[in-house]
Amino acid sequence: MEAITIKDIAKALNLSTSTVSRALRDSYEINVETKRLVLEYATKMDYRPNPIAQGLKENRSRAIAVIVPEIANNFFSEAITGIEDVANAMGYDVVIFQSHESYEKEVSNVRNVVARRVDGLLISISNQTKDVSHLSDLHERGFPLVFFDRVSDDIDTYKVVADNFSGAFKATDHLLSTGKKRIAHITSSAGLYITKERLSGYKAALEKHEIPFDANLVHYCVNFGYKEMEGIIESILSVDPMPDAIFTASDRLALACFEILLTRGIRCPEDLALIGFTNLKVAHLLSPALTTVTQPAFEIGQTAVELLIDLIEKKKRMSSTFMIKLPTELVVRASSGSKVPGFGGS
Amino acid sequence: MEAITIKDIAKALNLSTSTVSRALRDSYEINVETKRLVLEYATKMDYRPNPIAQGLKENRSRAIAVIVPEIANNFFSEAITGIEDVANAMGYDVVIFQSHESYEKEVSNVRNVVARRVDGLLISISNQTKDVSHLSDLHERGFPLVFFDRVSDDIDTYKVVADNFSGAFKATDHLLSTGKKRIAHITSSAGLYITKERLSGYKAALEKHEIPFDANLVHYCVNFGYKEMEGIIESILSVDPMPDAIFTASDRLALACFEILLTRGIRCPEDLALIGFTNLKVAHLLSPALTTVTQPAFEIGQTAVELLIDLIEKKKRMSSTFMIKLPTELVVRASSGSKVPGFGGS
DNA sequence: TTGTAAGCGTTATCAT
DNA sequence: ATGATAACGCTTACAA
Repeated sequence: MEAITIKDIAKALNLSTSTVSRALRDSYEINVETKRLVLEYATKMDYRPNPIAQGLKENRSRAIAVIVPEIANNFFSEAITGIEDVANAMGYDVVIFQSHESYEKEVSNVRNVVARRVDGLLISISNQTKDVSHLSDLHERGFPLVFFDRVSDDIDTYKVVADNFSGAFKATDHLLSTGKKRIAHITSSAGLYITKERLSGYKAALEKHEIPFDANLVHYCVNFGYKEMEGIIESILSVDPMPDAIFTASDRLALACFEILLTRGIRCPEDLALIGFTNLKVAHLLSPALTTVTQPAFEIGQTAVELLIDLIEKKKRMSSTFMIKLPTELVVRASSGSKVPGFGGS
Repeated sequence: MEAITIKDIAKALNLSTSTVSRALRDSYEINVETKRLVLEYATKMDYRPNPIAQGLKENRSRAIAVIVPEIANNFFSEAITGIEDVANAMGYDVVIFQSHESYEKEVSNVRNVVARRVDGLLISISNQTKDVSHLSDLHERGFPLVFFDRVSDDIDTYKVVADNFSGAFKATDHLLSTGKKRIAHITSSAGLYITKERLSGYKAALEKHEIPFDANLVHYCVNFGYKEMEGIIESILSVDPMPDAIFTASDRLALACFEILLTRGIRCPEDLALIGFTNLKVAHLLSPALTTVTQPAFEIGQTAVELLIDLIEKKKRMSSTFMIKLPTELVVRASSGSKVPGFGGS
C-alpha cells in the first residue's frame, strides 16, 4: 500500500528531493557517487516513480486509450494485444473502452478519455457512428488521434487498416483459379469504405480471369440479421445459373452464411465453395472449404500505436490523412493437421 | 487539449478555487446561489475534474487493474466486458494487462499496477505461476485484491469462479444419460484447483449412474500442445474397450481434440461423442456433437469487480478466503446428426 | 458562507 | 554539485 517516494529516499540518504530526482533521472551535473548511492537505495527499496504525480507535473498520464466496438471479438482483441505489446514496451499503459456499437457510449467514452488526460487515443468507430464531431473536436485541439480498422473519412490523421482491396482480390482470384465461374459476393453496407474496397478487389479478380461482372451476384447485408442472410442465401440459390461459390466479406457474414447453408444440407465444398474474409481462428475446423483471408490484426494494432506514440512524443499534428494498408493473407488449408488454435477457456 | 480547470472557473466567476471545489462537490455550507452559478458555468464549459490531480490528492486513481493471461480468449474478453460494465458504471476506469501465461510478465505487470497506484487489482493468474509472493505482498499491505477464474490457494481473499464441479457433473451426466458408458476425460494440469473440481464432478456423475471410475480414462494435458494431445487421443483410441465419449475440460482442449479426431476421420457423433467445457461461440457449428457447458464469464467479471470495489470503498480487508461459485449452463444442441451433415475429414 | 494556505509526488528553475 | 522553492489541479483544514 505505502509506496516509497522520492521524499523517503531523500530523508534516508540525507539529501534533498531534487538531488534524488536528478540522480534518478540521470540528469547532468550530479556527483557520480551520490548517483550511485541513490540508485542503489532506490533499487533496494524497489522505488517506482508515481506516474500520477509525474502526470500532474508534466500534464500527461503516460497512458493511451483505446476505444473499440467490442473486446470479445477476435479481430479487436488481437489488435489490442498488438497495441499493448508496443505501448508497454514504450512505457505507456493502455486503457480500454468499448462502445458496444453504440454512438452514445462512444461519445461518453471519448469524454471519459479526455477527463482521464490520456496522452492519445486509438479508435475504431462504432458502426452506428455517423457524426464524428466528438472526435474532430479533439483532433482540432491537437489531441493525438489515430484510427484503425473502422476509420472515419471526415478526419485527417493516421488511419491503419487491412488492405481490403488486395484481400478481396486474393480471395476471388483463389476461387476462380480453382475453377469456379460464378461467384456470389455477400458484403456489408454499400456505403462503407471497406465495402467499396472489397468490391473493387472482387471486380479486379473477375477482370483478370475475363469474367464479366454481374451486379446481381452482389448482396449487401446491412443488419447482419439471420433473417436477412436467409433471404440473401435464398436468392443466391434460386438464381439461374446458380453461383458455384460465395465470397463473404467478414467473420460474421461467413459464419451466418455457413450456418444457413448447413441447415439446408449444403455441404462445402462439394456443392458450393465458400470463402471467408475472416479472423476466425477455428474457420478451418468448420469446413475445409472455408478458405480465408486473414487480416493482420496484431500488426494493425502495433502500427497504429507506433504512429500514435510518435504523434505524442514529437508533438506532431496531422493535418492530412495518411492511410496505411497492411497486407492480408490468403490461408488455403492443406489436409495436414495444423496447429491448435489459440482459443480456450481456462 | 487545454482542459478547463477549477482555477479557470474561479477566475471567471471571481471566486476562490476552494469555493468552486465545494460547489462542485456539493459540499456542506455553500450558498445555494453560488453553487448554482458554479454548476451552471461548469456545465457550460464542460468542466471535468482532472482525475490525476484528484488521485494525487486522495492517493487513489479511480482506476482498477485487470491482469489476465490473454485477452484474445473468449472467456477472458467476456469477463473483461463484465468488469468494464460494472466498473465504468461506478466511475472507475479499467486498465488491462496481459501476462501471456508468463510468470515474469505477470510479476512485471503487478509492479506496474503498484506504480500506477490503481485502487485495486483483479487477477486471473498465469498457468506458469507457482509462487504468488508478488501478490501476497500486495495483499498483506492491504491492497484490494480479488481473484477470478484462475485463483490462488495461497492467498485469502475473494475468489470468483465458475461452478466447475456442477459443470463437470452436468456434462458427464448428459453423456451418460444419452447411453454412453465409457467416458474419457481430458483435462488440464492435475494440480490445479479447477482440475480437481472438474474431476470430482465427473466422478460424481459416474457414481450416480453406477459406473466405476477408471483412472486410465483420465488424461492430463499440461502444455496444451498439439503433439501432447495427439498422444492422448492415440491412447484413448487404442485402449480396449475403446471409450465411446470424451469429456474435455476447456475450449482449447475441446478444439484440439476435435481437430485431431477430424484428421483421423472420426466423425462425431457417429463414432464418438465429444463434449466441451467451453465458451466458444461457434461450437454448434463445429459439430452437433459438441454439446457444451458454458461458464458465465460476463457474470464472473461483474461479480469480481463488485467485490473489489466493495473492498476499495469500504476499505475492508479480507483475511480469509471467500469463494463465489457461479452456475454453469449445459447447452444441448438440437437433434444431432439428422439434418446437419457431418464434416468430411481432410 | 467564503477565502487562504498547505499538501499530495514530482520536476524545473533558481540560488548557493 | 546540491538545495530550496514553485508549480501542476485538486481537496480540505483553518481563518476570516
